Amino acid sequence: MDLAVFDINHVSSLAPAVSREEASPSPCSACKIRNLTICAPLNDAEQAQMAAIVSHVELEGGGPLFDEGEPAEHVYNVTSGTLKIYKLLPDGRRQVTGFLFAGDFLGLANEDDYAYSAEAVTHCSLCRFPRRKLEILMQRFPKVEQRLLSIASNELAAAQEQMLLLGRKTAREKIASFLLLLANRAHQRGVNDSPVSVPMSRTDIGDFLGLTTETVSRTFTQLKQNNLIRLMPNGLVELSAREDLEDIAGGF
Amino acid sequence: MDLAVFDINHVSSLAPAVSREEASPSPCSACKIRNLTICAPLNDAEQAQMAAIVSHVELEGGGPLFDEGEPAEHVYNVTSGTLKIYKLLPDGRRQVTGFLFAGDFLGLANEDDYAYSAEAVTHCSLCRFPRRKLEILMQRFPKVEQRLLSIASNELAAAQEQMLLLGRKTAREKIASFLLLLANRAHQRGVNDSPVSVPMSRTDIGDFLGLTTETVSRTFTQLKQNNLIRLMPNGLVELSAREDLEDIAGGF
DNA sequence: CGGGCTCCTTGATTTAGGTCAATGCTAAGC
DNA sequence: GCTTAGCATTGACCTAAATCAAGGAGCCCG
Repeated sequence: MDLAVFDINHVSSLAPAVSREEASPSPCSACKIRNLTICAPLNDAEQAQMAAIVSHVELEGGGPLFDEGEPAEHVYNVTSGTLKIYKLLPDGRRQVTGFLFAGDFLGLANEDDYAYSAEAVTHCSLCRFPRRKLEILMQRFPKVEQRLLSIASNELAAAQEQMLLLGRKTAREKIASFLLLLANRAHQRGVNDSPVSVPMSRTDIGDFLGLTTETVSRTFTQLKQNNLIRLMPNGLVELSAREDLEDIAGGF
Repeated sequence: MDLAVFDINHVSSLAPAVSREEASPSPCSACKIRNLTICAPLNDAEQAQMAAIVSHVELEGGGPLFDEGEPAEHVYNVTSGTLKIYKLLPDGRRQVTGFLFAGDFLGLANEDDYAYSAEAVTHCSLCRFPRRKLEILMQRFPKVEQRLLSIASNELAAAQEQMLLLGRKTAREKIASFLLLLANRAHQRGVNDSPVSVPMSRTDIGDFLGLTTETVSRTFTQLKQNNLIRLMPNGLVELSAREDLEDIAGGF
């Protein structure tokens, strides 16, 4: 299991994330996932003002975006790829508190510092907003603030669902819930959900579900043997019996 | 363990929560915990407009406030007492996702229905706002919306901390974290935190921490025998060695 | 094309916490 | 003051998942 100090080394040993200011003819107007982001409620003119403060970030798989405890100077919208956010205990035990996909927002922090670390799972692109500037824009566009509140409410509900999973579900129930979660999220953003793409490692899944790698692997095997799922190459998983999985997951 | 169906019976077998519209000279101006609530950022005139839509609710210990899945027509501010919010699995397994104290806000729901049930632990008083009317007021007072976003951000950070606890901490670490959490919350609202008041049952604590009643009880006994805490009458617990508890809790 | 990665799977064994079962303790009601 | 009813505690035992330990499968790189 990684220690916090290794993560810090990891950060410093990698090149900084690529970043450049956007050119003037806003590429946001061509943004395919705009309706999923915080920009959704804005008209073209308003959107141009957002574009003026945005910059673009690319991360390779495994690349760190920020670490828990760092000053929270930016917020982000994921435009493509998968990220994980996680917290560490002093001895290195890890809890992944979420996976993020295209359209997802991250960096919300009431305090001055990030409450969690964020790292790319696959190659990722993100829109980056300086927090200060976004706050000023939000005063001009209350719609964005409303949107953010709505996003936060959704995340809060998701967090409570995850607490139920972590505190009260068995390994089998956790894995079934996880696969359905991925499928639902894929469906939401109009991506193929059968087979569903599972880009993260067994270790990441375990750290998300409060299990070990071994238990995740065994449980996948068990579901496969029950003909509930089919494990395919490239991290694709076919949910062969979604109804049954939903029963196992316990209403999720 | 209670079944969902019993909870429903429970609701219908009890008298409805007491409720009355406030008299005109707003009692809010005398509200001792106003600086903790969503009313905090308002001046007297603005506050009077809030008072116009508020009503007051009292619950006895054990009394239900609302159930998961009910239409979310109101939001609440706790003015005194302790509540718990929880989610249930179809077979009755329960996860308490939070305890609420004076100043805390509840009822935030992006969807139309509550995502969790809420029930009084001790005798409680709450301010109740019709969601629709509050939304209209929020458009007039963006400060309230900002306050709500700030509250939601805090809750999100707390939820992630709780996921870390549920997914990765041992029973001993969970109990230590829980006691420190209660002490910190008590301190925040200016209440005695040594000894700290622990008004909820062992079962509620277990359902919050992902443990059984027996394990909670055994772990309390163990901490007591290590002279880290002292169990006193009336649900009071003295944290005799806070530093050591903090070490055990793992940075919380 | 072979060696060294990393990640995944599988097996054997251990253990923390769950389950089952009494027994105590306090408070309320009669 | 006795009885009942809910907690809380404690003990004995069990089990789901963790830990420890090999292998296997794909992949990059020399």
